Amino acid sequence: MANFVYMKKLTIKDIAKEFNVSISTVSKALNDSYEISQATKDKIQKYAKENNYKPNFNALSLKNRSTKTIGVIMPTMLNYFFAQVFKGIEDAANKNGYKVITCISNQSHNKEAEIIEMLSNGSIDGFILSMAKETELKNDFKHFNETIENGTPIVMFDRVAHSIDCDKVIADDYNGALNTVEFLHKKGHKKIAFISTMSDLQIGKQRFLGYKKGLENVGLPFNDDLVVNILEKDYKKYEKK
Amino acid sequence: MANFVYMKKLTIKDIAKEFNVSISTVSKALNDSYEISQATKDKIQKYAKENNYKPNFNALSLKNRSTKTIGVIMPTMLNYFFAQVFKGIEDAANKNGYKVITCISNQSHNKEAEIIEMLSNGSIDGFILSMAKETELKNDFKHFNETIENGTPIVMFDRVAHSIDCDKVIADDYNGALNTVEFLHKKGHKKIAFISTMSDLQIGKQRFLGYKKGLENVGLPFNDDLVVNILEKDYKKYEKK
DNA sequence: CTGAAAGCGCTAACAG
DNA sequence: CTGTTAGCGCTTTCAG
Repeated sequence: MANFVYMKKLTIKDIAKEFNVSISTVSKALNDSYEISQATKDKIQKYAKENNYKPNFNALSLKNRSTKTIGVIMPTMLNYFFAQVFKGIEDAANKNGYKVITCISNQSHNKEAEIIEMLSNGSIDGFILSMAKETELKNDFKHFNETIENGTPIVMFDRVAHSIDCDKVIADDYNGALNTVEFLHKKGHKKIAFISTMSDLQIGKQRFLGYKKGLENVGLPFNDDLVVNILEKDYKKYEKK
Repeated sequence: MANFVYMKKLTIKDIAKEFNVSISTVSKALNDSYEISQATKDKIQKYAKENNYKPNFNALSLKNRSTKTIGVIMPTMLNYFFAQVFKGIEDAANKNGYKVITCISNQSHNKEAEIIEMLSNGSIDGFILSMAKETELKNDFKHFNETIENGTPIVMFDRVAHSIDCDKVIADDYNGALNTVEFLHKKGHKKIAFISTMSDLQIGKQRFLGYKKGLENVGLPFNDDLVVNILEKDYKKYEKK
């Protein structure tokens, strides 16, 4: 194991001592305040840069009552869709000066609630999340409501709880499936199957309905043998490790 | 858009006011100090629980000089290996009371340096990271050294910089490939190919050497036609979006 | 058993 | 142009 000595990071106070000025002068100088002379600003900024000064994140968050970080809760990451969404969130967040704290619910309602609990202490400014499978199946959204009531905003995506009053970003699962069927039919296909790993979730149901409607629209018969639903237990087996 | 009013969270001060005691009494009561009478502790703890009090994360971090959060930098998440590692880290971190701030370098040296810069302000207690491809190719590890010198520990995994003095967790790429060849040969296979998307990285080179040594060990001829290296530019094409 | 005060690092009135 | 002070939420001596 490599060794680590606790190394105190440079603070505004240290800089103040260095130049025999007050800490507020340093603070203002670093923030380029008009109140400070150019000479003072120059030397202080130079010193700060050279010595790798960085304003302490926790002090700022405490003062500003804002952490500039977003809590992201994913049902899983072992799935291309969610990994892509994550990449998108992380990227957009960074571009806007936000960090991202990410947790995986692993489809568990309990874990999801725990995560929310853990982060609802001023660690983050708000949540972006997609519900755990179990949460949707149980229809238990208490933790979401409490969080929102306690002043932490939530944005849901993909697997959303429509009954919760918050912003949501969703795909048009119904028309997506419907259009796909029509597209395949136009390409000349006659036997179009429906395979799903989430027929128990709302998004799965919507896709199935869209699939059926699509068949109907193009005049193809619905055939039960062409519908494959991977069951919950098999799915779980797959999800684990 | 849903609306959000800024809602002040319950603080120790509010509780103190509620019971006409000092904030230090509340603090001690909540921490179950022996200095406080059972009666006082009971009523304060009850009130805190009922009103969903949570100690402010930033105040604690500031006071303790420790954030209980780890910065994780991944080259990509669109890759089963890294997604799995991430899951493992996140899980272990949570179990030990740590949060995880995750950023994606997207194989870019610049982005990697930026991320480190952004998080080296007291946001995290240390890093767990796997180098960006570009970083390894450039052999430019300044940012790692600076970070460690400034007192933020780094643990590297998989794609590590051996010259950096820090803890590392790596796979035995050389023997992994070697054993695989021997295993396949034992199974009766004669034409064993080597396909790699990272022949330019150390781990890729080690695997290749192991592959060759394995062939030698079992007495199979090395055949250049059985070696496929997906080139950097093709790889990049694949990595993007 | 309870409270006052200092301090973590920083900002922002307000004085001078 | 620079400094003093209070305060963000919390813990921790030190007094009482």
